[in-house]
Amino acid sequence: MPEGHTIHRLARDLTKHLGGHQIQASSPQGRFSEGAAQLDGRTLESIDAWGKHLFFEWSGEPRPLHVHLGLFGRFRRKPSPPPEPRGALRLRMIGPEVTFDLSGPTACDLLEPAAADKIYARLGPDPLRDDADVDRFVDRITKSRAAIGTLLMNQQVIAGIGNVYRSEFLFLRGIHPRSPGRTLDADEVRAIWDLSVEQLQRGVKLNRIVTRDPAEVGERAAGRIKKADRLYVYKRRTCRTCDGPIDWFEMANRNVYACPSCQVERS
DNA sequence: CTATGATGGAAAC
DNA sequence: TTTCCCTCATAGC
Repeated sequence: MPEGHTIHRLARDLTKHLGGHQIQASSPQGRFSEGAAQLDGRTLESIDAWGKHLFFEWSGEPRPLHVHLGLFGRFRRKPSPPPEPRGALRLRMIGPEVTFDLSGPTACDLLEPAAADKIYARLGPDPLRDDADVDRFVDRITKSRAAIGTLLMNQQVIAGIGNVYRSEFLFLRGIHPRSPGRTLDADEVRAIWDLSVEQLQRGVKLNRIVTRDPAEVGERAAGRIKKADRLYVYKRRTCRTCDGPIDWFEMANRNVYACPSCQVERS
């Protein structure tokens, strides 16, 4: 679930249902009991999303709640009052109409403002943010000897891209993941950025990753596209363009998928 | 019932 | 570069 689109969509949904309201906070599982006690009864002022990170701001509490879902983290929406907690619930936030339950996050902490600043400082431009510094992205890539497949997974280079979008973007641009960043020219890198803006916005809207050309699959509304039709290469065995076999290999700790004939490797 | 994997990343070597 | 942590749906016995 969680690449950048999921996080920004959550920020939107959480703000809509909990923003401006007094929240009952608790930690049924117990691992965030102290923090939840600090937040209980406070008003949620705003939520900021950057890459895969969420920062919740509260009235009368200078420390933001920092949440990072990691690989397993999930928010589940329930009506208020919610049913008995099931499973490991790190944090339950009960609003007037809607409750959000958080399970499995990598991070769920109240951070001193300085610690929050540190996290912001190490995040690269986020294609879903208006304040994104595109030139910084282009620079980092075109000056690097690291492979583009590794660079796209580096949150300091571009914040919010994960393993699915990485493979899909490189397929769409016809670039082999092993190509060093500096073998790409600035226009090509800008094109990757533009694609990421377009695709992540679409991901927020549909609340899922759908990279295929809408004209190709006849997209009408969210959820209308069958799972098997949403992607070009990720976890696929054959190429939709040339029908050849899709290759996969490990890069930045995860498997990347590519078509060796449609995606040119440069050196 | 147990085993496995998954759209992530930090800490340990 | 490897290890470890987070949770839970699903596959397989």
